Amino acid sequence: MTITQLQYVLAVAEYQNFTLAAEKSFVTQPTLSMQVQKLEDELGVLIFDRSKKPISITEAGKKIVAQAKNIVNEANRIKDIVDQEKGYIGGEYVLGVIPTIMPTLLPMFLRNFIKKYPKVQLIIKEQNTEELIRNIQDGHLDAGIAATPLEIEYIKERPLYYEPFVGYIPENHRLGSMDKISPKDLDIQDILLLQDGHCFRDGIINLCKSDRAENNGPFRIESGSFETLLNLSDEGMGMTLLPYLHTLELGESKKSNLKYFNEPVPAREVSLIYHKSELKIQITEALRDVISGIVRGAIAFQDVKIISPLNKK
Amino acid sequence: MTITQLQYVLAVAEYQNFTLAAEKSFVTQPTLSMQVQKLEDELGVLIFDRSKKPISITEAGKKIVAQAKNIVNEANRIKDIVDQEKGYIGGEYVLGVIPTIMPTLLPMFLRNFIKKYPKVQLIIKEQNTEELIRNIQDGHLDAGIAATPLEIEYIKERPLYYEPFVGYIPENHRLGSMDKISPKDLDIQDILLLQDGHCFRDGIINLCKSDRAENNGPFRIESGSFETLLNLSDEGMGMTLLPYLHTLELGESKKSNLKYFNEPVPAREVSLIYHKSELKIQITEALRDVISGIVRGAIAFQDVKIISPLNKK
DNA sequence: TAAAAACCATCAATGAAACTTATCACTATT
DNA sequence: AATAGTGATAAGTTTCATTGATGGTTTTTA
Repeated sequence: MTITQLQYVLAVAEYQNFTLAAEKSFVTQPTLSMQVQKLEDELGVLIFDRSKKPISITEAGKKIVAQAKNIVNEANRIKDIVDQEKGYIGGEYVLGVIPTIMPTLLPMFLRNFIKKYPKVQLIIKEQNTEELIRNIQDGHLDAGIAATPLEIEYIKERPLYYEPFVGYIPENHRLGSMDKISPKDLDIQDILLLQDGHCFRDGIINLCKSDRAENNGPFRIESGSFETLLNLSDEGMGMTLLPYLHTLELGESKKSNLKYFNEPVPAREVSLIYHKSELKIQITEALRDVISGIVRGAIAFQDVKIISPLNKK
Repeated sequence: MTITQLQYVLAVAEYQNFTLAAEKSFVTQPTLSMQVQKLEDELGVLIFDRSKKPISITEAGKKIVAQAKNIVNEANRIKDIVDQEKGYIGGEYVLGVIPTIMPTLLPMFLRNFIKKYPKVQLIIKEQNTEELIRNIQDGHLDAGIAATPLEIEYIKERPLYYEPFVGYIPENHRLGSMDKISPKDLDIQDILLLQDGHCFRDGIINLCKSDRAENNGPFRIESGSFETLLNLSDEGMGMTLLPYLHTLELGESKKSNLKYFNEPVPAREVSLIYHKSELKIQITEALRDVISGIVRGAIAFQDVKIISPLNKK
């Protein structure tokens, strides 16, 4: 049994296809086939059932694949250990960020990070929380930035900051006359929400849930971007909620419609999440340092009392 | 990096000697040397410092060795997984047993075990608790049987049974007239103990400690076997304590000197201990089943109330 | 239903790499 | 200073991963 064989098995398990797996492993198909066979011979079990297309994984195969992931991860960690020993921080690092954080947070830290750690090639992908989790578990992402707590198996969470919710309320809205608002003022039926799959939506639903039961109002408009929501709101379709960092970029006319919450302010916890095997932990720590530093230095909301609605569905 | 290379590194780390490590790995010394060098080249660090004899492990090397142990263990586990999937229980299994349990427990379960699992080649070694722990952590033992709780890192404990202590008190002893005895009657100064290193000794010292402070009496005789202790006791040198299973094998004349404890009876917890990586867990479970079955069926002390003095020094 | 495409296994050839024997260089011991 | 012990190096051999070509199935397409 070799680590290479295990990697081939993982590739086949992932792509469900020997030819494609071979390509992704940068070898020819016979090479990969033979090595997988050899491992199967050595272990005395079939890992894949090739009798039908697409191929399937046998029961024994599933367990072997799970263990192979362990081994390959642990093996990769050796290079990390050496890098850490040498104080070297570099290499490729793939980071996933959820859409509602991406546009505001990324510009704040990216420049600083690549300046401070020029040897790290940061690759950033926008993904929703579900994709993020799956890809971290698979090892396709080195880390992710998402709203927490998630409390998912194999995933560690390190909070970066707490980002308050801010109300966006047009003048003619029933709450338009208030100076500040509270969660109990909210009615899920007249809040414009991001479409399904955005965890920011779930956070708001939970926030309202604590007061009254959710039900379907007479109409419902959902969008994928805050910009649309704001414009709909201006048209009198209801209020909406924004994460604090998004409010910083609004024009003056829109800013005047912002209504802040009374303390304790509802907020979302934003964390760096990564596989508990802590692969490339030095870079992860470096990233956390940079982001925490930026947030501490540049943002004024760190002193307010917050409440954090659980992020679960 | 290959698993073989990691195994070579582990062998060198263990024997602190390339030549010996090569022998134990069943390859020639140049083979092992070159493979270790190759890994060092690939990682870009020296794992061993060969400039002085005996060779030493570098700082980076220590971490690499620790991680290599992980990887090799996890890799070995793959075969376990397959065996388990096939329902196969077999192969070599090395069990360590502490001296005060060895002579009584072994004959009780050994015959049953090898009959029930003929494909397992059981190798049994008598070792004290400290050796047991070290060897389990190193992977030189698949499991051990010892008095617990130990609560050692990386080691799991599965209690097998609770074995009461029984007093052996010659007729002319100050406690000779009593029908049953209690821990509070004990005086550490007139109890004959096994020599240092036997955990049964530590258990008794702890038992007595709870009542009065330990100090050195006017004389002290320590032996490595209960037989010596019993004979010394007959000579009027003091009383002693035996684990229950040992009392079953005494001759009638000695049996008459046994004094049982009032309930709750002091007892030692005897457990199967093994590495938390659960290598060969099927065999470990099989062993536990057999021993538990034997103990449940054949021994009469399972109903009495017991107290378990902590086993720590 | 027949033809084409997709896909995995097999084969023979090749080149890399793991391994061996023989030997050298260095260290520690006597 | 001599000797035994120990690891590195060199050259040759064997093993084995890899490749390109090909053949047999299964699935998809026409």
